[in-house]
Amino acid sequence: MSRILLVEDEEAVLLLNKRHLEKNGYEVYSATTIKQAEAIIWEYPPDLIILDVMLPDGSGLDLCRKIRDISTAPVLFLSCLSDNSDIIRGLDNGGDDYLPKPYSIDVLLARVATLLRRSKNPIGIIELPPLRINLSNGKVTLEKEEILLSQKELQLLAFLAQHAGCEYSSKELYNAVWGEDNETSTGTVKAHISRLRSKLHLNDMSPFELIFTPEKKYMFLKVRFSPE
Amino acid sequence: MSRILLVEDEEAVLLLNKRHLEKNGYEVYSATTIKQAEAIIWEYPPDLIILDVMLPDGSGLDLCRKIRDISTAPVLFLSCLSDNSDIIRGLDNGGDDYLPKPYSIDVLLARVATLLRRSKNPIGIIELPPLRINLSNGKVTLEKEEILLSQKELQLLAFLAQHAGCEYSSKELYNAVWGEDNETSTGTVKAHISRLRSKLHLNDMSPFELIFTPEKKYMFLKVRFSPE
DNA sequence: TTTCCCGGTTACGAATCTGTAACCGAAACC
DNA sequence: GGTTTCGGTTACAGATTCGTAACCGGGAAA
Repeated sequence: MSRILLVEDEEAVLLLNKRHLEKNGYEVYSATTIKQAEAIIWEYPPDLIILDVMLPDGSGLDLCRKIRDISTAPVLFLSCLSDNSDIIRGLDNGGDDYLPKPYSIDVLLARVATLLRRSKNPIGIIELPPLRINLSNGKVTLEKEEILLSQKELQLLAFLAQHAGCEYSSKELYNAVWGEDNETSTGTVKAHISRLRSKLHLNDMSPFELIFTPEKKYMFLKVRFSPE
Repeated sequence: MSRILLVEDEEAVLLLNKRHLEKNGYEVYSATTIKQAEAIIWEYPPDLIILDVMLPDGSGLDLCRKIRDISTAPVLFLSCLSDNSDIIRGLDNGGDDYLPKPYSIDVLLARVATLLRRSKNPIGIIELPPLRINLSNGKVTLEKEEILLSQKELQLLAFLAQHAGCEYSSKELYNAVWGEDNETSTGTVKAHISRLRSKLHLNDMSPFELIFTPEKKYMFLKVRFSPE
């Protein structure tokens, strides 16, 4: 269940939107001023914030910038201003979407769902089917088989998988994963690479490769069958 | 620098958009058919995909669903269809934004920047200022001090921080972090909780608390100064 | 007041992790 | 053809991790 904060000073619009959102299963909090909104954000951190641009005690743009300090929740602007410059200003101030009035309630619901789909996307999941890395609980599965990795192995794989298709030298990998320079680092990297390959069965019929290119760089990539 | 894939069959529109995007520093690849687009996605994984809804060899909606299997890059739809139902269909099929033609090139650029800002947002970062957890490299910092945590400690903290303000019994925590039931689990949990508190200096003047409530549940929360 | 319960802390040992170095073999170089 | 280089693999030992159990102490129950 997602928590949505509605900030809107027009009572009628507020109630209408609240009703529709609640009918779609969201938990809705509402505020009519910036002050109220801030209090609610502290008390009941929302997953999404719908913001009118013009509020009695200031601009929604200012509130949006403040929100960015304490929350990463997406912000959807509603506004009677539909000039291109207003839209751009809203997005540039940290907004994630901008819907000019009048808008269809169904479109609002669709855009809300889209923003939530993105941000709810469980934090720290790297999906490279059939490989799936869950950074939150450290679980890695390959084709439904759970792969037990150590901390360093997981970090190395996470980096490679996040940058699948990119090439890195031993030194670059060491820097990226260990976060420091070290002269004798190549031995460490190659040992870990070897362990990774082994645990991921990266030799036989695996859907992935972790190759060492002629340019002396490592690259993790998904094997593409039948390129044609 | 971000890589953008433009999929559009109208040559003139394609070139115009490509030029504007490149002028803004993006690396732009273009395709005029679904077939071409798929090849480019494999070869040069883009950070963002701009998709015309109508293409000569199929619907952009179909391509979008396919993209979701192999990429998490955000998709922005462009379309001459501006019916609400078309917008909703685009978003429901995995799109992240929908811009009906005719559109202002500046608005397109602003929406592109917004989508990239979100998706480039480093994966697996939990921010609870001044606590910051980077799940990708396992680094935890508190007020600029780096805290070295073991794998289990990190997973436990990640879970608690992601659900800050929520209460969990020992058993629930064990289930969430260890992922299994176990009768003798409470001892394990309390040892880890103790280690966490110690490493995070969670006793003195810390901005956080990891309390054990009268209802026999654990709760991690940010201490809020001067609620008024 | 005594007892019991339960979370917090600490210590310990088995298991695991991880950096290093030795060894191998293939490719490049001389 | 010999030598060098360098990644891949393996073994090893010191360091770390982590579940368990012992012990402590405060609050509830008797």
